[in-house]
Amino acid sequence: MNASANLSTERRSRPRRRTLPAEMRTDDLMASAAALFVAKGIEATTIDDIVARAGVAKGTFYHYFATKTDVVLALRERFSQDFVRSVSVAIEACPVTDFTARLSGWIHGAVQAYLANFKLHDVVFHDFSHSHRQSKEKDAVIAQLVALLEAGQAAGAWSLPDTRMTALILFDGMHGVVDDAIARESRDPQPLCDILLQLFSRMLSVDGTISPRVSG
Amino acid sequence: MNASANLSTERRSRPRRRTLPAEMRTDDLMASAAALFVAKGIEATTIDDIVARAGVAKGTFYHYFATKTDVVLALRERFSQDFVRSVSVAIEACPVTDFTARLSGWIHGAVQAYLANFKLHDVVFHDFSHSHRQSKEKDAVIAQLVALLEAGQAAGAWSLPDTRMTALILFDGMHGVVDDAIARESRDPQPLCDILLQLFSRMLSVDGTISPRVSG
Amino acid sequence: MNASANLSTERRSRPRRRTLPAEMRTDDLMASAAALFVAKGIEATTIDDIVARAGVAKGTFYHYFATKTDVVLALRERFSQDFVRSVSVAIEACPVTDFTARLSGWIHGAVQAYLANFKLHDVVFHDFSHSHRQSKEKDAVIAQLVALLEAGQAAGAWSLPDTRMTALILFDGMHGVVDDAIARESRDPQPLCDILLQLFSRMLSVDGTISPRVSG
Amino acid sequence: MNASANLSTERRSRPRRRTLPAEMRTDDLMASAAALFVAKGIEATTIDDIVARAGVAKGTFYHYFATKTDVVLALRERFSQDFVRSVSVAIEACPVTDFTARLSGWIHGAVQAYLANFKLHDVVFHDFSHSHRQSKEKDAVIAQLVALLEAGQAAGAWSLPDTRMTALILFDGMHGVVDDAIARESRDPQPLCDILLQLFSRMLSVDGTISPRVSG
DNA sequence: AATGAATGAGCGTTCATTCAT
DNA sequence: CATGAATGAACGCTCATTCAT
Repeated sequence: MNASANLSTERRSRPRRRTLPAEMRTDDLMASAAALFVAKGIEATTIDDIVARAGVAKGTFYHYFATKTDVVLALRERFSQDFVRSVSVAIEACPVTDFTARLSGWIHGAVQAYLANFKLHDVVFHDFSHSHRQSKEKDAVIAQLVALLEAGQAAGAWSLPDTRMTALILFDGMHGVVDDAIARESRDPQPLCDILLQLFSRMLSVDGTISPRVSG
Repeated sequence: MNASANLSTERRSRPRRRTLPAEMRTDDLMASAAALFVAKGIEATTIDDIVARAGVAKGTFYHYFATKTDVVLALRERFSQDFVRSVSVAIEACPVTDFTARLSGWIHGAVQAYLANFKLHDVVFHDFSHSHRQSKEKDAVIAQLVALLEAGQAAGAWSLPDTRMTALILFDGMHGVVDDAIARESRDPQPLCDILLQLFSRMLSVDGTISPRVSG
Repeated sequence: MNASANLSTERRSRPRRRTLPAEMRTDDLMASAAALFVAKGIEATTIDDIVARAGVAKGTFYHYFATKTDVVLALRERFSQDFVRSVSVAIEACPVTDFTARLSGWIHGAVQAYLANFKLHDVVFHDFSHSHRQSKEKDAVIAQLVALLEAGQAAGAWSLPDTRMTALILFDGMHGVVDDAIARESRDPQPLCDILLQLFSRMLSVDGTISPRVSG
Repeated sequence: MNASANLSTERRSRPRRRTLPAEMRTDDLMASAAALFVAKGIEATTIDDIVARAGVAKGTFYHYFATKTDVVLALRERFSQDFVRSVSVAIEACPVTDFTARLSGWIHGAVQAYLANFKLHDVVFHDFSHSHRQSKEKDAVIAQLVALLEAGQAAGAWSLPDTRMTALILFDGMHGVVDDAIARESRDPQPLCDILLQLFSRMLSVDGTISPRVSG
């Protein structure tokens, strides 16, 4: 990039134009982007950074993503899908009729999934744009939780004035608690999950129901 | 060195060098910035925009703020102070011994303060490369709430495994619910407050306590 | 995102995106920069000036040079290389054993090379925050001269207490004299060279040696 | 400079408007400027820096100097006057008729004066503007040296084809040698002076004259 | 598909200088 | 004399995007 072109006429460092399956290229680019976004923030990450890390030329990026924003969106969507899937697995591992267990499953699944990827979550959901409210990604997560709550309510385990609002409180409350734990650098999820389960159980229970005893 | 070709036909909007008390200038600039941040986002707002709206020269901005980031920080701090103050007033309007009332006071105060300024809050707390986790602004808000919870616990009204975590759930839960309401464009705080009070009361109460009846 | 309101009546001076060999672009940009530096000084020359003169876009400049300083450095290095090469040619044109001739060759070569490009030299070596002391460019020039002096000394033609110091006196003395001549606008190198040869010969000679007669 | 004006209505940190003799103010400002120029370079030193260091307000600077350039010029002139005066003292300390001694006096005086202030010299004569050639400051120094050379020539001690050119070689040669010594961090002036005296004596001497023996 | 040279609008920040008080 | 708030032109540099090859 300086005035130093000493390789003059002879071979230029082999541009190696290697065609790859589209999906792989996409994954490579998203992985590069994610790593850099986490490390430096979205704003501070340039397309040059991304392609350099992925080992491709600038133009290649624009073959797969129309704009920089598109990668962020793709990353965001993938994050949500992964999150929902993880949580789903955790819930389904519990007996269909034991709603305390299923709530506990949700809590464990959600806390762990979030704890595992909070850095990417942060950068992809906060650093960018100003519309964290109307996000279809969050909606998927909430919908999943609403389904759980309504099943519990239908089975008579819980009694809720508004399942959506309750779901929002659970989700954002969980977020806040885990964020705080991260900020204090205590990454052990167990105590978090225990207390969350205790408080959430009270909130969901029909009045007078005994709240579960805590393991720790 | 600049009074050269300025003798055009029309009156150039006289530079009007009007010295103002520092605090006033600061307020003007912060108000301009806030309005523009809300309207277009921080990134999209240029210093030129801000000073044009405030009716001063660019240099004047830098007389009061070292960087663009500084205005954001100042706005953020002011927002938190105002928030804490509003909520405090709402709580203190309730009998010292009636903790359900005081909780209700907190909910109403917080929901209203947030609803009144959520646009500025959004832009100033989310738009910007800002790890929402370790913010001293949020800490002030949480501390206030923790104080309320501990008073209630000391008085035997509530029983909590962890007041800080509970405070975080209350605060972030409230946030999530109000955000959702804003997204659905239903701005009436009353139903929100009612349901929040009901759910939160359950969560705080010692087991078996009767939760309050809801007004709406 | 910019092909919006461009459909005006006239042809906009078509952006003419002409890809060129890197070395050519570099040369163009350096030539533009040199001309402008000489004409207005480095400080006063803007990147916009340079690219306008070179007929490329601003970004193109930064494609080849990381900062404005980089062009200055590149120009400086190239100047020194050219200087050393010119002087080398002038010296080698003289008999290997005739050291008075070779000294004269150095003087003529140096004076002419400097006279031919002193404006660029000035601007590139003085205008800029540049400690003229520790420059590797000057070192190359001095090294060349030291080699000449040591050859002469080995051959018994000269007797010197310190070849490096002597070289510095020759080089800086030559500089001062030519600078002065330039300031007085007398550009004829011959009288300068004659007197320099006479004075320098005395300085280099073993005591008692007859100094050469001067041509002019 | 931030949004923190807590000293509100009460006393503002006493602006202490202290009138001083003009010359003193000038000296203070020049001293501040010199220190900062040496430390950070002229370009990088702002008027704000200078007045802050001098403990006065910005406007005060412009009472005493019309522009920033003016301080540089004033500093430059003062440097030259001091230089000429120092060298003059060193020369006059030697017998009027012993021209080798007087030359030695010039060398010692010049080397020491330069060594003592080279940092200020650098910054004030090199970092700025592009006309080191036509400087009346250098002329004063050269004139002094020419006077010495002509006296010596008139007395038959030296034989010179051109006293001005010789003076330039002596002065710039001395500069180059001292610069080099500074770059090598050897600050002992004695060896420098010895060799300079030896080489310069040869150059000045009528052919065949015995050059002085060196002390070290 | 892949490349990477070229584009150019745009922005934050600086700072010498002015002038009302 | 002295102050310091106010000015605003100027500039280096960035980087998402385009497109000829």
